[in-house]
Amino acid sequence: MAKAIPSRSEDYSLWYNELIKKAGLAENSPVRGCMVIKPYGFAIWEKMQQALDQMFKDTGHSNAYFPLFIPKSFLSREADHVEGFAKECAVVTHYRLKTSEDGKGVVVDPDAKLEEELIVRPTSETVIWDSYKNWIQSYRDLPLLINQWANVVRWELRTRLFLRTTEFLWQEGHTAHATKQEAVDETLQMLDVYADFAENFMAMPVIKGVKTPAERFAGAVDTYCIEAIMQDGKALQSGTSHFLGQNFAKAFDVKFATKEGKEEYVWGTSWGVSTRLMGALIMAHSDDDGLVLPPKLAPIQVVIVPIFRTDEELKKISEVALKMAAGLKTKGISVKFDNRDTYKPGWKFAEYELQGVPVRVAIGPRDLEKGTVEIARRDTKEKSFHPLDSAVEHITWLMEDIQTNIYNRASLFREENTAEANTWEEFKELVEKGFVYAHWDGTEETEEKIKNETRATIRCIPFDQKKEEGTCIFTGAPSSGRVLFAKAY
RNA sequence: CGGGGUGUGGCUCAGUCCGGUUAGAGUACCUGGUUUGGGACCAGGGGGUCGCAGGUUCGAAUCCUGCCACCCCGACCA
Repeated sequence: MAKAIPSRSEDYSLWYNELIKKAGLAENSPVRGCMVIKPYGFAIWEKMQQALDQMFKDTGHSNAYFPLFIPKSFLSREADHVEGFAKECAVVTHYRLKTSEDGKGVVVDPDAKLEEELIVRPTSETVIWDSYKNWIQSYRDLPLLINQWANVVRWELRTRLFLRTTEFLWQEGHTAHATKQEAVDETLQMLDVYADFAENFMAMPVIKGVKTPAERFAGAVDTYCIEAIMQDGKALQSGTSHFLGQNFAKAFDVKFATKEGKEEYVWGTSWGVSTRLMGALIMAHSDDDGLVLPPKLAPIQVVIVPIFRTDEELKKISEVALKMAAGLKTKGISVKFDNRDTYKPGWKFAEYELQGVPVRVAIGPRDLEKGTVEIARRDTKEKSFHPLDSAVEHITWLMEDIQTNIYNRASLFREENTAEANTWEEFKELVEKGFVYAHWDGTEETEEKIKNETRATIRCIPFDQKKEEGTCIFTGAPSSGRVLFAKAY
């Protein structure tokens, strides 16, 4: 069989890009850095959205929608925030075009200049906190637990499909609380929601931790994250949750009356995951034959491919296939019966493997005679024959087993590519391969120097940090625990 | 903004150094036939401003000048 995509081991970036294109997930747009998400890619994103949205609602949050445009002045209300985002903002300066002098095409009408420029949101804290000022008067209005599904724009210099695009889709939660403790609890709760989603839906193990000040969100007091390892040993920040303290409340003057009648600033959080999770999903599980999807996020969980020469054969196979499909649907499993006669079975096999469909069922004349079906699982590529009457039961079990298996496989990979470094030489070597736990003296200066020399960064200070006395890998200064280093996307 | 590279049917590219019939291949597409249990085969067919502009020449995808676009490596990445 001709390889549809390059090998992972030869050139990981090339493999990644080709896989996305061949599997029909996305492609580049005419505008540099932007991305067209194709129907199949979007179907996977929708599965993610549905699962996450339910989890947000289960934890008491409501969806709302805030505007795409933010007045320029809003951004500068919080000093750290504007500094963090100023360099990557798209700015709207005019509201009208007119026919050009030479009659060919259109030009910006200089008479239609905006009094105040508008920023295309890089994140929505400012515009949302401006609303919160009016929504919150009393402790009775708290907590305010809002999420929005939206697009944002960040004009990055260098982009990669799904991982870093100029425009991307995400959800951003923004909450306001009466007490610091409640806000901290919310921040950590949402980090747990993300970790739960990554592990139980995406089948991707993650490390929870807190960012160092250098990696902190612009405007936050503390930034928490989940970090996952990709198959090339690099880390991908897969979700973040920020404790904002009273920074935005003060910047946007959001105060409330306490039970005791005192006036106080509210405490805030914000948290988000984006279409970057699509990149994580691809790089966590896929192989040289294409995507490998966890059953819980597969738009098509089972595909049935008939093998036939004549219309009569197809008719007989269809009876069996449709009955099986109905049986699977009653178990809540999504099925596609691909009875197209315009593509051959071998072509379909390769195509569905590329798309990562977890289970493939093939039914041909031989099966009809023997009363069997061929069942192939995507994760291990194992094929086996099963009696027709027990096939649905077996596939139902496979949904669970594949989900578990790819999680275990990813965990094992992370284990094998995680190490502790105790000397600088050891560190430099190990950090080329994967996650490295090492001692750090706690200074931003050292962090920066390590980054400059190795391109590795501190991904987080893990919650389950190994507490032990040691010396900084770079300076030899004393340290009380190991932090997680890796090269990152 | 630095360093490197590439622009030739939808896609991947050869041809450019050393100018010379009507610009090629693979793949994809269309038609017909044989096929159909791992991306089929045979035959025929359609599809090209050779990135753009200018120049040199009897003659330019090829040489010269200028411009544009895209990709990779870095800077950037809350």
